[in-house]
Amino acid sequence: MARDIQERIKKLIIDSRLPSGASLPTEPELMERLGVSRNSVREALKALQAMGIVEIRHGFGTYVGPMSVAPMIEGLAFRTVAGHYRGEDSLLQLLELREAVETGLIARLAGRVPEADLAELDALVARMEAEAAGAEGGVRAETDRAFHATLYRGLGNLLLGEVLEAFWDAFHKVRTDLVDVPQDPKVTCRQHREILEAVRSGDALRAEQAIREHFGNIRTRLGTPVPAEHSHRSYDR
Amino acid sequence: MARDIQERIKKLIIDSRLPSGASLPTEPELMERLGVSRNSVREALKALQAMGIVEIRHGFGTYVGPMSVAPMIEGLAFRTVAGHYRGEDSLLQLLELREAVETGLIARLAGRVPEADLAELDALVARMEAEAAGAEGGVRAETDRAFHATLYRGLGNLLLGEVLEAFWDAFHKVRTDLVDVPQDPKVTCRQHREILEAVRSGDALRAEQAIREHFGNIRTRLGTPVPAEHSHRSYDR
DNA sequence: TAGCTCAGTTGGTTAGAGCAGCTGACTCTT
DNA sequence: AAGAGTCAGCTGCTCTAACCAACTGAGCTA
Repeated sequence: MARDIQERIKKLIIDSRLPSGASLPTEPELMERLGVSRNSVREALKALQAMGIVEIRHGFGTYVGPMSVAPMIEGLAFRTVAGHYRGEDSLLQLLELREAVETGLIARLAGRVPEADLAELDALVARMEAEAAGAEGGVRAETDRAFHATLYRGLGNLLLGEVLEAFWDAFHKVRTDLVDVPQDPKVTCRQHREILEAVRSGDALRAEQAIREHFGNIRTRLGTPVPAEHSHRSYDR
Repeated sequence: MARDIQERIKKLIIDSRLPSGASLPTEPELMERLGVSRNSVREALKALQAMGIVEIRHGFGTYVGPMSVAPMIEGLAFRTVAGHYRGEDSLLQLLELREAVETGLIARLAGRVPEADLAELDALVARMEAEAAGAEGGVRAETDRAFHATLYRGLGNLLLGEVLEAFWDAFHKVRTDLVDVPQDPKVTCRQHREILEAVRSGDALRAEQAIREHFGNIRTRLGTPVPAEHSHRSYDR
């Protein structure tokens, strides 16, 4: 029945063609419209909030959510953390997911990135190099995120870009929570520049190779150069 | 504060290394351990349930969820439905997401699918052909789903497979809800067999081409044969 | 006019009561 | 003794009612 309440609220949004940010009925109004108690309404809204479908602002009201794929980050991240602590190589799997998808996409991107984006990417790599040279401990995560986000913007599919960003966020969140990753700023910069130049040149194979090398580098830094089946043994000896 | 309760329950799962299916404390126990009311506990659990982190069984107990990516289907599907009714080409974007990812993955799959999976795929295509020849109205969705799931199993990354299945499910759910898609069973069969044979032969380019054609066919049936930028104009004239 | 205060609206939290589904042990029948 | 039916108990589910906390905006004050 709780499920039913969620469905009815979703139906309300769909049927009323409510856009993101539109205000939903207040809790008392929903109580009356749906014929259930405040408690049930709130539980349904909490679930919808967790799915990013509605947004709740204390003292202000309830609104239609931004319809982003951001909520799936939390689920993915939790799954990965839980798996990691149970001895699975879930972090590596998440990285492989990113690698597989980005490797597949980079080819169709080669030579098709708009000039404006290329300029922005140039600026981002320059910033990376500045950060790498600085004493702040290497390239900031935000810069790396921006590079990947800008790179795939050229695909012209908003959903695709969001999903890729979600994967990046989940990976980054888990990585910083779990493991202390040594960074080699110079290598990171060089690889990003190579990706950019490969894409600019329009050479799909070169771009693919550049992406693969980049991810290979991250994988090495994760400390799992060998398949998971063998990685534990070394600790037993 | 509600957010805090969720975090503490997640922390409990992580710290106790609870595996999927393990039972969580009962609601009264959580009330005491977290020092909050029953209602707050329940709202937190509802949110975690929506994210697939816990599973609640009436009259039985609360358990650690299956850690699958299934919950993101609902969010994706809702987003797509809402976008569709607001006149966006969200369904096409979802299809393109699948196409982009699968096109990228099929290349690395060529020639590397285990013999057992190939046999299973053969059987699935055979079933498709039987369904296409029958009077039941074409290929069953479940058969198509099984084909794609089995195909990418060979990648050896469970997470990746789950994500692809989630995309498939979301697309299928929305498509059946929104539009009446004409099906040409014979073409569908032929394209799946071509994908299979291409992968078996180890010819990466041929496999990629086969996948692209398959998705091109679906896109055509969706009634959006031209890029989104131009698709609206034709209606204005 | 600028700033403050306060009342009203909205969501957040608590409390207590009773309902509903499931399990497992107990009892009655065969 | 074996089986089926029953019931007590746990579990989560829903409701009611009251109060707390955050935000807005109108009205008051300086």
